[in-house]
Amino acid sequence: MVTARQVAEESGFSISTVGRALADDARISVETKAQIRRVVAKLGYVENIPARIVRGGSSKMIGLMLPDIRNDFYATIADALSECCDREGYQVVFSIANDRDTECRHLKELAGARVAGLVIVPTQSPRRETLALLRHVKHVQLLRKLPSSPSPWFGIDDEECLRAGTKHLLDLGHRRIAYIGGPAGLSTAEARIKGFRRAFLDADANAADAIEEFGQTTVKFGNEVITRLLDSPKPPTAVIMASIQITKAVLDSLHRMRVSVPAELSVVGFGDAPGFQWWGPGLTTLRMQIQELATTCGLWFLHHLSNGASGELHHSSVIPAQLVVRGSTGPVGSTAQRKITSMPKDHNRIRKL
Amino acid sequence: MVTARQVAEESGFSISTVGRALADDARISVETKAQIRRVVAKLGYVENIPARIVRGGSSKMIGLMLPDIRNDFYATIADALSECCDREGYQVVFSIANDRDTECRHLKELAGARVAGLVIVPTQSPRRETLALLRHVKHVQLLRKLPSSPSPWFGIDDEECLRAGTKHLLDLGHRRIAYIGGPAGLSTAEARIKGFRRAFLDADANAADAIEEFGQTTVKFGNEVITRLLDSPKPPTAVIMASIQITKAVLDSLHRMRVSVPAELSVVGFGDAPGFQWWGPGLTTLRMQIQELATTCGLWFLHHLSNGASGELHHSSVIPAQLVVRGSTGPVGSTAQRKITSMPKDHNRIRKL
DNA sequence: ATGAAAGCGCTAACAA
DNA sequence: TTGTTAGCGCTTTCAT
Repeated sequence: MVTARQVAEESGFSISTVGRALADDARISVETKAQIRRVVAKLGYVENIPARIVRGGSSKMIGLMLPDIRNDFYATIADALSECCDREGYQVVFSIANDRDTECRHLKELAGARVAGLVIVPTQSPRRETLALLRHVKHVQLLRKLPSSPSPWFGIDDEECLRAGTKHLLDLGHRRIAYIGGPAGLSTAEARIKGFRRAFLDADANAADAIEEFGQTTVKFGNEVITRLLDSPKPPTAVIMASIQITKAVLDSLHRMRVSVPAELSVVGFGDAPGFQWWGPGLTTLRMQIQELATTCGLWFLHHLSNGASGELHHSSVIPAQLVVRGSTGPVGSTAQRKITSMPKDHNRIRKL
Repeated sequence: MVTARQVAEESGFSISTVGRALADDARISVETKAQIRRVVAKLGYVENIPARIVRGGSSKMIGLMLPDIRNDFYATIADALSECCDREGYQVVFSIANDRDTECRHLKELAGARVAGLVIVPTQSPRRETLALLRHVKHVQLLRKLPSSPSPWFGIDDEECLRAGTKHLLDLGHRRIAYIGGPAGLSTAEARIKGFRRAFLDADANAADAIEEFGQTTVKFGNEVITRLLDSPKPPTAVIMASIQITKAVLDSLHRMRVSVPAELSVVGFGDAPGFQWWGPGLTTLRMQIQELATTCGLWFLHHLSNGASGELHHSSVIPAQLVVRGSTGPVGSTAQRKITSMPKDHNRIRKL
């Protein structure tokens, strides 16, 4: 590749003059700049960013660590964050890591590459080394929050979200309600199950009627658990999910098993991925403004990186959610009527939580 | 951040000994290595990759340029490629660029960062500068193919794909078939429309019955065009899409307009995004093995990068597609019967093209 | 088995 | 307005 030295030789100026011209330094005459720029174009010179970083310059690279890019949630985050970064002149280096070892390995690479900052959705219990590295890299946490780490955090109101969704079902008269969510132990899962239980308390409903299922956020687990629940002696009359992936898996299973919704089972989904509105009678679901979350996070973080504004390390920000009521939820035990009214609705009723 | 020099001072060895120990050089005694590694852990030393690159080392970073990460197609690619890279010890730097200016800007950054290689889905007509830069960066093209560039290409059999989908509709007796696809000019769009037309030729059908619509792969365009078509004096009896985004938009519109499928209209979709199987009577669609494509591409490319295997610059590879027949397509003009048989099917019939 | 020193491409302090 | 020079952190001869 062409170096500044070659540009200097070709143009007859010194290396530093070339450097300054490229940095648009005020001390270089307009004419010289033009001349150098011509040579640059001719030779196809491309700046060497690593060399600049070695000298102490900042890298303009933001690491983004996500558990799964095919999940609509995270794809939206990647998209919004990438847009932010682009506007501020940053690049996104991204890493898909769904287990602590991959996470650790990738983080080491990102730190080694001297990224300017890091946006991370941490795994359930990161390795010691990961935690140690994080203390040397400027970062924010997204969605999930490590109890051990005091770094800034941006997330959604998981507890309130599940509480409101569960309340919706309780209000319709359901009691045997099943919660199906990701692995217990994740900060998000903790908050969500808390919201689920809170709704039962608030409604003076018997907590013994509640069913709680935790597992991997995979299609396999979703299929397995919904089949088991429906086959049990006392199947739930309603189900609420606490993960996008699980929601997809459950919708798929219910569709294949031809379960009549909401006649046999009322369903509340998590997230509002494309297609949820046309599933069966339309899926009642918890919609998160994940794009706003990511944008808020990106703007705040990049601003802090650029302006070196330190100060408030304990920043945290929560985005509210909405309950989108479609056809998949109805009053308990009204089979006949439901079968008629469970047609796709033209306009979704949207409620702010 | 801690440097090798600091590790050297702390451990009492020289910088070069530290460097060699970290590289696991055979000449360093086991004991010295252990000692140095202890200091490394204690101080939290992290290798400085930019410094290594400046010295001429390779970067282990692969650039990935995609038009849209929220599109299931591209998310799948990002996922598969990221997995490949991870296994081979590479990182993915990614760029979302849907217009030639963003594309050019990002490519300049990636080249500046001295990425080891680049996987790119190029925009419709990249800028001169982009093309020039590409000649200095090792890369492969994915899906779309620039006529001007002789670089390796990995894609799907677009022509055959659309031909088979259209044939399916022609076989069912449809003649007024509408093709709705992305912007003409893209290599993929060219191939797809060619396949559409070929099917008409092969079936001795009157090409004048065919309707062709090109536009942006946006929800807006999809909504607009399907509404216009159905409102026209002679609406099509079937429609086939040539883009995932447009498929989603059209499905959404048809669902909202309560169009009876396949009684009023037969529908063939493009791609097989989550939710397509439970749309209406189940969507008949063209399924591409995009994951295999990306993996094939990744393995080939990384192998060539690592082993410096040059030779065949003109490599190109094509992945076939499948027609997944579900409930959204049926014989033309059989309204009454269709209304009964258009229930979700339990098992999809899958045909190899 | 280990150390000293050169140099990668760049920027910035110091000269002129 | 432009040139000279030092040095960022690392690897790699060459020397010991």
